[in-house]
Amino acid sequence: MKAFFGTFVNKVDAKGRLSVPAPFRAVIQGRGLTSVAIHPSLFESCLEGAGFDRFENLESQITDTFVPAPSNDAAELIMAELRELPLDGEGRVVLPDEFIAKAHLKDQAAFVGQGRKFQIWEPSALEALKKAKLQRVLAATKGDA
Amino acid sequence: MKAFFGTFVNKVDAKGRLSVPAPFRAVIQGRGLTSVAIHPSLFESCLEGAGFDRFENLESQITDTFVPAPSNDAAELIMAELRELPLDGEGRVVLPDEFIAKAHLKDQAAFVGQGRKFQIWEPSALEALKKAKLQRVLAATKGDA
DNA sequence: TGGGATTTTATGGGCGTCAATGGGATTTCA
DNA sequence: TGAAATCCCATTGACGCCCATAAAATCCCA
Repeated sequence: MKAFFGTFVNKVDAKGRLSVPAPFRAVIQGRGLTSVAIHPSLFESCLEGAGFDRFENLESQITDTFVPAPSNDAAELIMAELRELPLDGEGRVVLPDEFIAKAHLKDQAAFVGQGRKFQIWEPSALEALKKAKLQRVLAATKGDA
Repeated sequence: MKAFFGTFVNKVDAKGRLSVPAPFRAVIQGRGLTSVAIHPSLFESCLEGAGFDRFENLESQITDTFVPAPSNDAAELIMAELRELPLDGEGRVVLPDEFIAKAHLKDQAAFVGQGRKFQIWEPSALEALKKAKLQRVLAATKGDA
């Protein structure tokens, strides 16, 4: 299964349109899909996306009951905010305003491949996150030595 | 399995193109691949590369969850910066600008074989590293004698 | 074994194609 | 009928693909 990897920064235009990087489109279209499924991250100021197939099992994770079940919380929150965004003829998606707000996007957006999924970040926020992650990795490595 | 070994210095041209040394190409093509997978090192000012097959299990190292996990940090950082660079008809790759910047490359790049993978260094930085390594070896040897 | 011929490598440059982007026209829905 | 969403086309800049050259390594045969 081809994966999402690499980082690509594209522009968000006045209409809220954003080109999905060609390598990511190749993954999506390689599965016969013509849209991407995107939702705001529950924990970070970014969006998360993949082919819609990634979220199909989410439905099955929700216990179908008439009594509220706390174990369903995360899946239910994601389902509630999940959107299927069609790719236009040029490979772009239109980001809903709420998504732009949640990820604090301005005129640029960075697609970050993470294997089965990808994230969309405001570029400067992504830089800060990467610095923090690298610090954690370096600290953990030093601990081993 | 054939390994990467030896050091080869080639030019980075105005287009950011860089010839992959023929012996390294032989390793790659011996596995039926037509591209190299490269990412900046997390620990040093250099790039690391291999056939893409070396990175295929990286995806499975990332726990697929909607909750961030620090244990995924290293794999996520590499996945985010990993690029698959196709070899052109003459056995060259085009280095992205970020890669050139991260490794401080100017007009030359040194391929250094490391067995399963190889590194790409700015030649003078490589010299400094080799000196330092040799010093450590000598110091350790003196301690033994 | 020497030396010329051939092949392989590394490198430079030109050109066509495609990706990314912007703007306008058309449709859709309230 | 107005606002928003969708579609279509134009531009431009990057990238892939092709060929040309030169140097180095290899081969081959007398």
